[in-house]
Amino acid sequence: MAAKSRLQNELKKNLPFISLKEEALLNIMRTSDQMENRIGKTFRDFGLTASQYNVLRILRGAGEPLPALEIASRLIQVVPAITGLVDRLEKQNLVVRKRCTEDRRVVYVEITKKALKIVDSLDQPLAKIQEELLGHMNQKELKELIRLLEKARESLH
Amino acid sequence: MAAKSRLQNELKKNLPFISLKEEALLNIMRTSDQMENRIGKTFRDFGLTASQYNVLRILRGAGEPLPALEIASRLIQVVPAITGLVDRLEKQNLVVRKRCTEDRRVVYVEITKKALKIVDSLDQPLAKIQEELLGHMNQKELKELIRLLEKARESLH
DNA sequence: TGAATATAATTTACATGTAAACTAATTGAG
DNA sequence: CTCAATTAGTTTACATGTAAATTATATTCA
Repeated sequence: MAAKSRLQNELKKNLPFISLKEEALLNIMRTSDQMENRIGKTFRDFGLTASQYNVLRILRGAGEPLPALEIASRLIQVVPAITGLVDRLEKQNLVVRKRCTEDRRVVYVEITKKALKIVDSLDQPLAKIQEELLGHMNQKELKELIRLLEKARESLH
Repeated sequence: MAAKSRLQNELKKNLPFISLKEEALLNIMRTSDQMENRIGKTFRDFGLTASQYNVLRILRGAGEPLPALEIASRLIQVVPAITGLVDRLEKQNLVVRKRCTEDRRVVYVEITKKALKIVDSLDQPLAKIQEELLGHMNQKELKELIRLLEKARESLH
C-alpha cells in the first residue's frame, strides 16, 4: 500500500534514534574509519600506505620470507589484491619475490633491509598516535571495549 | 601464562600485543572490516555498493534534493569521490543532477522513484543482517559498546 | 599412469578513497 | 565597481578492495 509505505518512511525519518544494533554498527564503522584515517596520515609521511605498512609489519614479525597467500590471509584481503601490493613494494625495493624451488607455484616474499629500517622507524610514531587516539581511555575501559568487539565478531565465525 | 587473545590467534601474530591500545585499535578496525564485508554482500545482491546505498539512504532521509557536497560531508568522504559516485548512480537512473539556478556552482542530487523502491526493499534485509551480526549481544552490552566507541572518538574532536 | 581436482598467483574489470590541480561561479574588500 | 579570495564541483593520477576467469603447477585417485 503506497500511502502506508510513505507514512512509514515519514516516521522513520523523524525517529529520534535508530535501533541499538544499527547504532552500534554505525559506531563501529565510523570509529574505525576515523582511526584508520588518522593512522594512515602517518604512514604517508613515511612514504607508505596502510596496506603496504601492514605487509611489511607482517614480514618483520614473521622473521622469514612468507608465501604471498600467507600474507594475504593475515591481511584478510582478497587474493588478487596481494599481487599489486607486492608489485608496488617490489618497485620501491621494499620486498623481493623469490620463487620456491620445491613448489614452483609458490612465491615467497622477503622484506629488505631498507624496508626494515622504515618499519622500525615507524614504531615510535605509531606508539605516539596510539597514545593520542586512546590515551584517554583507562585500562578497564580498553579491556571492556576489546571484550565487546571480540564478542561482536563471534557472529561471524 | 595467559592464553593468547582471540585476535592474536586470528592474525597468527607471533609477537604479543605491545599495548592494550594497539589491541583495541586492531579490534576496532578488524570488526569494522568484517561487518562491512558482510553487509556489503547484501548491497551487491541488490545491485548496489555500500557507498551507493549510503548516498541513496541519505537522500531518502533528507526527503529533498541535496547539494553534492552536502552528501559528501555526511558520508565523511573526500570531495572528489562524490562526483564519480553520483555519476554511476545517475547512469543507473537512481539519481538526477539538477543545477541550482540561484547559485550555478551548486549541483543538487535528487533520488528517483526507482531508487526509493530499491532502498525501501533493503530495509528488511538490512534489519535481518543487523540481527544476525549483533543479535547475540544484549541491550546492556550494546549500550556499553556504543558508549566506549563514542568515548574513543573523543580524541578526534 | 592419466584424467580430474586442487592450489598459488596473476590478470582483468570495475568501484572506491586520497591528493592535487583545475574550472566555473560567487563574494567581499577597497 | 573590480579584482582577489572563496566555494562547489570536476578532473586526473594513483593505491586499493572485490569478483571472475586464467595460468602454471601439484596432487589424488580410479
